[in-house]
Amino acid sequence: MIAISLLEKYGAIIKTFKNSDTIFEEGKQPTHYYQIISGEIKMNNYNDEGKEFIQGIFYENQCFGEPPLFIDQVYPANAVAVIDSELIIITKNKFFELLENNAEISLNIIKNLSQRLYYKSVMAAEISSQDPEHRVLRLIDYSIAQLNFKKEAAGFLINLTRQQIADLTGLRVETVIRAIKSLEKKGDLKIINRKVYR
Amino acid sequence: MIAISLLEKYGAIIKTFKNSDTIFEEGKQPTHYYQIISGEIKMNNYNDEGKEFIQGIFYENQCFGEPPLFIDQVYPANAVAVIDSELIIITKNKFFELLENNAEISLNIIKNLSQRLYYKSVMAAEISSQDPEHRVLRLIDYSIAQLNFKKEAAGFLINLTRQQIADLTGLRVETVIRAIKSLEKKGDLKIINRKVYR
DNA sequence: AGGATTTTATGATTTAAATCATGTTATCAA
DNA sequence: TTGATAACATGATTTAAATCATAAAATCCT
Repeated sequence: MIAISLLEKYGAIIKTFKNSDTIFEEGKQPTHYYQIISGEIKMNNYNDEGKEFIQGIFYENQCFGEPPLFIDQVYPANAVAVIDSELIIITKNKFFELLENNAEISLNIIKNLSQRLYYKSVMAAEISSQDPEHRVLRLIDYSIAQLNFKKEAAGFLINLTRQQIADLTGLRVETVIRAIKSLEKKGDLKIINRKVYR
Repeated sequence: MIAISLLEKYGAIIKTFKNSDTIFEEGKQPTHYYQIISGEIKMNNYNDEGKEFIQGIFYENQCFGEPPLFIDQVYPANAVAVIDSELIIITKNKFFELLENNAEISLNIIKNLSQRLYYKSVMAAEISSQDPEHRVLRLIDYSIAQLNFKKEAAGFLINLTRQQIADLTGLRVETVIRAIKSLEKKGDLKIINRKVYR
């Protein structure tokens, strides 16, 4: 999202995280700007019963966790590495300095926040008021549009486990499995040795 | 959000909408920036069965509907006046011109989008994975923190109908009524001639 | 002022998804 | 290579919220 060379001018450092390492925790004060060089990061919450909800999954060149930085609030969710990942990070102060000196970056940030707000709006309506099959299909379609899924002969390979789809849509994994089966029967997607294609 | 005098410099005009008038519709291309001078605007969706979901309710001095403007997408929801309202609007082109010439506005927009993204994140986790009472209480608390609810002797007056709370949380109105009753019994809020206080 | 509509309210019934149980297959780590 | 763990799978049962029905109170409208 922000050029690595520019970040480095402002003292950015590169940090590596192993699979399932925590980058920051819900309720903590934000101190840095984070951008992914390589890997995969999820933001999540756990409810009172320990059920996970995934706010979003982020991939290379994407940033995450900035909103609380701008509005001086604590993190609304945790950030956890899904696979081994390399992040470039700079301190809050340096980040704001960078912004002030590079006016054109602001528009990028606005666009990025707008994109994420758009996703949340669409998914909020879906999650709250549609049947499971519809929710799963909409998440899949949205993920294809936004994320870097590979197009193969059978269609786009949906690079999400059923558990992840469950946690992204607020459903239970058994419900997702049954919904995906049913969607396959209807011809809305394909299952080839357990992998989902659309 | 943006000073009215500044908007007027860029050719803003004032438009009035009556209760339940539509400002724009889901799926349509955005053409203007909208800011509320007075009144109350909701953004909503309807699912396949006609059930309403309210994305958010906006009050005076707030803007709404900008994200699609920035990312060149169609509106993800409708905007409808909840009461008679007065809006100040400028065209997309003039709006971007204003932004270019007034760099300090960008940070305001970033903060505003961040705030809304924060709300969506919190509510997404709530809606997807908590019991109705928790969802209702969290919406009420969030609304107190964000909106201009009046503090009275009995507490903050929650200026939302039970139907609106249902549409904001994805619940049914009967469920909200029962949840509010139950929350009152537990002492989490007060009901004084049908009005809810917290 | 009076009729229509919206909001709040409550009880009975249905239903879809969660939960529980259990097993197979695939993937990961030592 | 194997033992452990994660992912996928399926059937049976439970349960909480939706749905249905009905009505009183408040508010809106002309």
